[in-house]
Order: sequence, then C-alpha cells, then structure tokens
Amino acid sequence: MKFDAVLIAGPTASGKSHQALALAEEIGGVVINADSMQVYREAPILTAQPSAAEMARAPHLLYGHVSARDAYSVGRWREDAIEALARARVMGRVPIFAGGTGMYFMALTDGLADIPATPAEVRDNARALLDDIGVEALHARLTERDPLTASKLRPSDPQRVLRAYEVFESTGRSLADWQEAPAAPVLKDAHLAAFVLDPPREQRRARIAERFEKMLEAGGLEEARALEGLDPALPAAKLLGLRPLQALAKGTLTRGEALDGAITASRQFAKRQMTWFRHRMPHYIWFDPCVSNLITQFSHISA
RNA sequence: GGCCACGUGGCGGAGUGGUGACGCAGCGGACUGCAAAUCCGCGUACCCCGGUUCAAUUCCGGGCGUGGCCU
Repeated sequence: MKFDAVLIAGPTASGKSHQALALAEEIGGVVINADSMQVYREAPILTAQPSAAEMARAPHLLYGHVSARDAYSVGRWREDAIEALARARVMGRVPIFAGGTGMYFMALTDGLADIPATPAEVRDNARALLDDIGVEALHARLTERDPLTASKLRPSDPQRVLRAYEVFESTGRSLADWQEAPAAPVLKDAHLAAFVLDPPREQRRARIAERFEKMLEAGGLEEARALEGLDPALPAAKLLGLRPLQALAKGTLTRGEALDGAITASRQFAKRQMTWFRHRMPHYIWFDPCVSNLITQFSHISA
C-alpha cells in the first residue's frame, strides 16, 4: 500500500524526530517539520532541532528556515508546507511530517480559513488598544461590531478576542464568517499514515528533564542570551525555557531555579499537547515509543 | 532544663466559635493565523488527646513536633 504522506505527532521529548528520520531512511522520505518552534534558526538547541549529522542522513525541510524576529504563524507555515510538499514530489520522496503543534496538523488535514494577513499597523493598533482598555472592554467593543464572533469567545481570552477584533478591523468581515468556509486542507483527499507517539507519563517527565539538562550543556544558555531583547510579542519569545534561561544568564535565577522553571513549563506544555491529540487525533495510530517504533508500526499498515 | 513563638491541602500562605481565602504545583478540558500560545474547570488541608460550648481549625489544659532565646 502506498501513502501520500506520513504524519507523526507526539508530545515534546517523545522522540518524534528520531523516529521520523529512521523511517525516512527506511522508505526514502523527506522529513518536514510540523512544529511551531523548530522553524526558528536562532534556536536549534533549545527547540531540539535535528543535528547537522542527522539532517545529512535524509532531507529535512522547514527546520530553522525563518528568523526568530519574524512573526511566523500557522498561516505562513501552511504556505511553506504546500511548497515543501511540492519539493518532496520533485525529489520523489515520501513526505513525513513530524511535530508537536496540533494546529499545524489541523491546517494539513482540516484546512484553515483563508483570511488575508492582518496589516502590521492594524495589529499594532489593536494590541495597543488591548493594553489600554483591557480584554473585557475590547470584547465589549467587539460585541458592538461583530456580535457573532464575540458571543463565541470568552471575554477573558485576550489572544482570541484580539484576533477577532483585528480580523474585523482589517477585513470588515466577521471572523466567524471567515471560518465558516475554510480553505481546502493541504492534504486534501490524501492517503495518510498517521501516528501519535504516546510514551508513558513518567517516561515523558523523565525525558523532558534529562533533555533540558543536555540543552543547557550543549549551548542553550548562549542561544537564550543571543535572543535577549527579542520583542516579547513575537511568537518565538514564547519558546519554552527562554525566559528562565535569560534570567539565569543575568543572574536573577539560579541554575536550579531556571532548570525547574523550564522543565515545569515543558511538562505543562506536553499535557496540553496530549489533550489535543487525545481529542483531535483519536483515529491516528497510537503507540508507545518505549515499546514499539515507527518502522514496525508503519510496516504493519503497509503490508 | 527554662522561657517565647509557631504547627492549616504536595508546597507557600491568609483567616475564622458555626459556608476553610488565595498563589504555585498537579489533574481534566477547550482550541481555526502569537498555538512551546491563550483560556476554562477541579481540593472534606486546620499535629494528637482531653475540656468548655448547642457548635471547635478557631477558646482552655496536656502531649508531641519545629524554630528562636536563655542557663
């Protein structure tokens, strides 16, 4: 049986990249990044991007291909993914998407509303307004303009209220309206082999802690230092461990405290990822990477 | 050994004679362009024993424990 693409999802530190690479070597694939943070070139260590040696073993796309100073987004990733898919086709290799960003997988398989990018000034203005009057008040204003979308949002959710507000401001159309008709999914009608790596909870926690230690030793602190002064509003500024590490560099936190903070944040993130996978990807093939591996799983369904 | 203070959920930390704040961690959930983000929900914890009281976590006595001071 032939697959148009392979999808590999899993929480942080579950070994997605390794499994994806092994499969790519086995079946002649290209590994395509589906992780919102591994796209940033300034932080290969802190985002656990595959090493140069690993990338040499099989083609990898969308890893470190943008700057942390860019306001990257799912929308842009979707464009990049379409292009990556085309390149895979040219190379004659099977696209293997690997990552932990649920929403990116959603863009792949369910589609995303085709909303024009918000002009920077509209976004800046909306953000300034939010800072000025607060979320509740912004939600109230949204209710005046776009009651439908407003009614679907919690007045306490700054991110979504802001998004709805700026979309209405820049397009004059309700976000709910836009979302009514999502654009075709990137992998429309594709034949997919989809997997979720699901290591036991204890194993996950242990690996997160262990991996973060290694990141520090491998130069994670220098990466964090180099990103000092990054606009906190940028997506890359939310990188796990960045804040605590910068605090460590400045001496505001001890090494132990910084490590604790970063590890706790990673655990909490992994929990959110699992919630998404459990509810959005129940039809994927789930397996425990401590017990099985992707090549075995893949061979089961290819037979 | 004596004196003083304290003893609240996994941790930190308010408070009260009758319904036991809150923060953190943890757990569950949501999720359509910042998503490693954002938001929502979840806790019979008052050291032990006796006494007072209609009612003790709260008052009294004793015990145990912790910290400090003193000899």
